[in-house]
Amino acid sequence: MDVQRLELLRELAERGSVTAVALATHRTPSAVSQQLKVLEREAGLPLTERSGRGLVLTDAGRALAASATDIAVALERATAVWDTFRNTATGDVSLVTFPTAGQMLLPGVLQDLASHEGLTVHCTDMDPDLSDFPALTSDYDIVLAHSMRGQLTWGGRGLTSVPLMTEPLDVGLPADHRLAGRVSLGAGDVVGETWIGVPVDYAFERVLHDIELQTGSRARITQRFADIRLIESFIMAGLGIALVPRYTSSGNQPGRMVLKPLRGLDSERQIVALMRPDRAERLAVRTVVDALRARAAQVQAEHAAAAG
Amino acid sequence: MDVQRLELLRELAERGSVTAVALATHRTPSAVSQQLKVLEREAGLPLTERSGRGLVLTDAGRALAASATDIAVALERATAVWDTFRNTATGDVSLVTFPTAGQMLLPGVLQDLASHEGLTVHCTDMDPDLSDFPALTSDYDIVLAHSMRGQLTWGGRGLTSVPLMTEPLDVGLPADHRLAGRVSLGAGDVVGETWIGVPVDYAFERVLHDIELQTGSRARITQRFADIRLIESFIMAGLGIALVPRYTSSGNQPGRMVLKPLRGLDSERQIVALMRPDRAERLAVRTVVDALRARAAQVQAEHAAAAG
DNA sequence: ACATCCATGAAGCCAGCCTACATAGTCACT
DNA sequence: AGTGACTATGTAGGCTGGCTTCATGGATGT
Repeated sequence: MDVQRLELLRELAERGSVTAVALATHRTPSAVSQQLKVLEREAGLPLTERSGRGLVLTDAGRALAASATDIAVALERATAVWDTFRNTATGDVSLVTFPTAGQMLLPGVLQDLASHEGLTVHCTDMDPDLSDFPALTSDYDIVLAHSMRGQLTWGGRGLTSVPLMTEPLDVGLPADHRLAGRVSLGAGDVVGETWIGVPVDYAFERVLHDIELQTGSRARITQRFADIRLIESFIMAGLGIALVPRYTSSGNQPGRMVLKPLRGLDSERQIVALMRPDRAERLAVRTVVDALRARAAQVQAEHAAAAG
Repeated sequence: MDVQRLELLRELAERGSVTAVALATHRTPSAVSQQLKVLEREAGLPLTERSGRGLVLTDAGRALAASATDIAVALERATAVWDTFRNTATGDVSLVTFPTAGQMLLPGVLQDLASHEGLTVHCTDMDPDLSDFPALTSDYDIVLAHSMRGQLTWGGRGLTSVPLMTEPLDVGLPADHRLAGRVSLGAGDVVGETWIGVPVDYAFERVLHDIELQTGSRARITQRFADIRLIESFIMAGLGIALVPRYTSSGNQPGRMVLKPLRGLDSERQIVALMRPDRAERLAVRTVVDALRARAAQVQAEHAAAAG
C-alpha cells in the first residue's frame, strides 16, 4: 500500500485524465498508467474504467481517493511539526488572486512576510468568475476567492476555506451627483440611474438583481466592465453610477467621486482563502494565510476608523 | 518526506533501540540507521541523540513519531476502504490473551469466524500481570487485557481500547461450606476464612485488600496460584475459598463448589481489547474485535439467563 | 583489559520506477 | 469513410535508492 500511488489516484480524481496527472506530477503518462495499474492489482478490484477515450473512477476508486486526502493531510501535518520545531516556515507558496483583492492585500502581506527568510510567495492574478475557483486549488496553494453571501459553492467539495474579510459593495457616484450629499442610499434611490455594470454572470450582478426585485423596475445598464479602475473612470466622467467594493476602490476622491453605502440590501462580498486541505496544513501556507488575515483585518479597521 | 522512514521512527519510539526495530521490521540495523539518518537530514534537525550505547529520541523526534501514528491510522483506514469494497476481511490477525479470557471467548470466536474465508487468527496466551499489556501491542494486533475498575493504565498511551465485558468476581466456596446456602456475601462474612490467593501484584489482590480495609482484619492467605483450575481444585478439596471470575470459572458444580456474589464491594474486572490505533483500523482486526464483542455479550446473556 | 552490545560507515547488489518509443482505441471533422 | 488528433497502455532498458554484508568505533560491565 503505497502513498505515492494513492496520491496519483487522488490527482486523477481531481484532474480527470492520466495525461493531466502526468503533466502535473512531471511524469510521463505511461508511468502514471503503470502505477495506477499496480495500485489496482494491490487493491484487487477495479478503481478506474474507460469512458470514451478517457477514463473515470469507479465508486471504490473515488472512496480510495478520498481517504488518500486524509493521508495527505496527516503527512503535511507531520512536516508542519518539524517546521514548527525549526521554527521556520520555508519553501515556496503559490497564490492566485483576483485583481482587486490582490491590490488591496498582497503588497502589505509580502512586506509583512519579508522577515521570513526562505519563504517565497509566488503570486499570480486571474480574472474572477471566468475562472473556477475550486479547480484552481489543484494548481495553487492558496486561491483568493470571493463569493456573495449565501452562495457557498465551495467547502462542499472538501476544500478548506478561511474567511479573510467581508467587503461591502457601495454605490459609486460622481461628486456632483444629485445623491452625493446623502449618507446612504436605498434601492429606490438608485434604480432609475444609468448603471455601469459588470459582465453578465459576475457575482456583483446579483445585487443589481436584488435592487430590481425590490423596486419592480429594471436597471438601465449601458456599459459592462470587469476592471474596477475602468468603472471608476466612467463614474468620475459622469457617465453613470456603479457598485464598487468599498475597500478595493480608490475610495472617496474629493471633487470627483463619492461612495455611499446601500441600505436594505445584502450588498457585500466574502473574501476567502481557498485551499486543498493537505496544502492548508503546511506551515508555510498557514503563515501566509495568517498574514492575509492580519492584513485584511487591518484594512477593515482603517476604513472603520476613517468612517467613524 | 517518506512514510516508511516515519514508520521506522515510530517503531524506534516504541521499541527503543535500532536493533529492536531492525528485528521487528526484518531488516538489518544498518538499514534502519541509514534511513533514520536520511530522515534526520530531511528534517534538518536532530531527531535522536546517543545515550550510553543506545539512543533516545529528542522532543522533535517524539513529536514526529506521534504524527507518524496519525499517518499510519489514515493509511490503514484507506486499506480498510478497499477491504470494505471487496467485502472481505482477509489477512492474518495476531492475538494474545490471558488464559481465562481465552478459554471463555476464543473457541466461540474462532467458530464464528470460520465462515470468513482468508481470515486467519493467530492466538497465543500469556500470563497476565506478569506481562505489560500495552507493550504487547507492538507485537500483536489484539491484546486481550483485563483491569480492575478505576485503574485505566492504558488509553493514556494513545492506544485504542475496546471494552468487551465486565466480569464479576465471585467467591468460590466448597458445596458443604457453612456459607453455601447464602444468596450473597459481604466482606464481614468472608474475611475470617482461609483464602487461596493469586500471586502478589495480581490485579485480583485489590479486592482482598478492599475486604481487609472494610473489615479492619487481615485475610489469611495460605496458597497463591495463578491458574484458575488449580484454585478451583483447592476450593473443592475444602482447602479454602477464593475469588473466582464468574464467567471464566467452571461455575456451580453441584455437590462440589458454589459461587456467591460479593456485595458492598467493587468486585469486577473489565476485559478489553487493546490495540495500536493503526492496527485497530484494519478491517480484519475490526472483524475479529466485533466477534469478540458479540461472543462476550452472549456469554454475559447466558449467565444472566441461568441466574434469573 | 577483554568481551559484549550497541550504532554506524563503505561497497556492492538488486528491485522498482521512470523514460522513450510503439500500439490500440475513440472522437471530430471533412 | 478516412484522416488526424487525442486518449490510455503496453515493452525494453536505464538509473536511483534501499537493502545486505562486512568492518569500525564507542560504551558497559566483569
